[in-house]
Amino acid sequence: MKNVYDTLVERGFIEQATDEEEIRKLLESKSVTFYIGFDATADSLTAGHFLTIMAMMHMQRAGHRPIALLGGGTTMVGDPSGKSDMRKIMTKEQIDHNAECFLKQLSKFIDFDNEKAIVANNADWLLNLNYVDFLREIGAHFSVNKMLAAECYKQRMERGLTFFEFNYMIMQSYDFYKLHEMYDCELEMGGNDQWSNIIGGVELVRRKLGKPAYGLTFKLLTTSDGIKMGKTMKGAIWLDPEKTSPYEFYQYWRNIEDVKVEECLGLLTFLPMDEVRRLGKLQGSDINIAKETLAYEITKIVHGEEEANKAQAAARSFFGGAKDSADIPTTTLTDYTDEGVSVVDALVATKLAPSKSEARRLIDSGSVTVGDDKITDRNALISKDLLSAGVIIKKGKKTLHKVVI
RNA sequence: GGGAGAUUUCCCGAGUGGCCAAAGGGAGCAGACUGUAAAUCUGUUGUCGUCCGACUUCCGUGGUUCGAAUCCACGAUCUCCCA
Repeated sequence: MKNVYDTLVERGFIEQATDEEEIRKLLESKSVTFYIGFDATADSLTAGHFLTIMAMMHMQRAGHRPIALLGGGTTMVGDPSGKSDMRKIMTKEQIDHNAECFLKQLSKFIDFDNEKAIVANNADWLLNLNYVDFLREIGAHFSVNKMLAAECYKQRMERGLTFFEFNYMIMQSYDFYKLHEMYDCELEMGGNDQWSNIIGGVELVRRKLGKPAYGLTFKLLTTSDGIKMGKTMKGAIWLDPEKTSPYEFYQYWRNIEDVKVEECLGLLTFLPMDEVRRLGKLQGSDINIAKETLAYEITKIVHGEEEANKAQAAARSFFGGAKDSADIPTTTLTDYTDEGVSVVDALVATKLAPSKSEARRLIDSGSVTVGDDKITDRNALISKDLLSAGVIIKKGKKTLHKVVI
C-alpha cells in the first residue's frame, strides 16, 4: 500500500515539512497519532477548514490516529499569524458553543469511535495555568528574537502586536507538548499560515521531552490572484447547510476558475489521481465537465449523496434552460397584500438584494427576471396568483431564488 | 512618564470651513462578450423615496460657526521618537 505521505504529496497537499524523509519513514512504520487544531471562531467550519479535514481523512484511512484539537483556550487569545488586525475578543460561552458545533461537523468526516480519533480541547489545560510556573517551564524555551523574526508576524510588526497575542505561538506550542504527553502525538499538521506556530511546538517537544516531533503544513487554497478561496460577497462558504445551502455550496465550486480545477479535484475529492489528471487536461468548454464533477464530489462529501444529486439536478435543469424549481433556495413570504408584492420587496426578502436601493439598482440594470418576465419597472408587482403558484426570481444569470406564500 | 503624528464610506486612500454622500484604486454587484471560466469593455456601489429630493455618515462626546470630515476641548485606540 502506498504511503500516505506520498498520497498527500501527489494530491498537492503539502507545502512545508520539518523533515520530509523522517516523516515518510514514520508514517510507513506505524500508526501515528497526529493533531490538527481548530480555533472556534465561528459556529460552523468553512470551506477553508475542509482542506485540512480532507488531509485528516486521508490520514485516518491510512490507519493513523487523528486528534482534533478544539481551541477552547487558544481562541480566547486569537492567532495573530498573517492577520493584519487583532481579532475581536470572544466570550467563553460563545467559544464553547462554537467548539460544540465544530465537533458535530467534524464527526461527519472523521470516525471518532473506539478511539480511532480523539477530541481534545486545549481549554482543559490552558485556562488553569499558573503564570509563573508556565513562564519558568515553557516560556524559558522560547527566544523572542526568533519569534519576532517569524514571517507570520511581519504585518503585525508594522501595525502593532500586543503581548497578549504574541503569546499565541507559545500556547499552541504548549498544546503539542501536552498532546505528546497525553496521547503520544508525534505530528502536528495545519495550514501553511500555521508554520511558525507548528515549528514552535516541534522544538518545544524536542527540547522538553527530548523526543522526536514533526510538523507538516498544507497549501492554502487561493484564487489565481492569491486571495484566499472560500469567500464570497456574502462571507465565507460554510459547511453548515443552514448557513450555506448545498445548492449554493455546489454552485461555488461549479463556478471555480479554470486554472484551479485540477488542484481542487486533487485536494478536495477522493477521485483517483488518474481521473483527476484526465479531467484537468480538458480544454475549452469541456472543462465544465471537470467543474461539474468537482462540485458534485465535494458536495457529496460534505452534504451527502442525496443533497449532491439534488444540487446537481437543480443546477442542470436551471442552466439547461428548463425552469424546474425543485431544489433551489426558497423563501416563504409573509408580507404581501391582495395585489401581491413588489419586486423590490421580494428581492430584499429573499436576500438577493441587501437593501431596497440595491434592489432598484438591479432592476435598473436590467438583471432581474421574475418567472419569464424581465423586470424593467421599479414599481413592478408580483401578483398573488403567481406567488401562490411559486415563482422564481432571477438576479443576473446565475443567482436564483424561489418565492412562495 | 515626555514629545510628535494618525483615525474617512467593504479595503486601501484623497479630501484642511460651504461646490462632500465625500476623488482615485481595489474588491463586490450588474450589462456586453463567453463556456455557469478567465481576460476585456461599460454601468453601478450610504439609506429611504418615482428623477429633481429627503435623511443618516468621515473614532467618541461636547463646543465654535449661518455652515464642519475639515477648527477647538476632552476622551478612546494605534504608530513613531525620547526615558
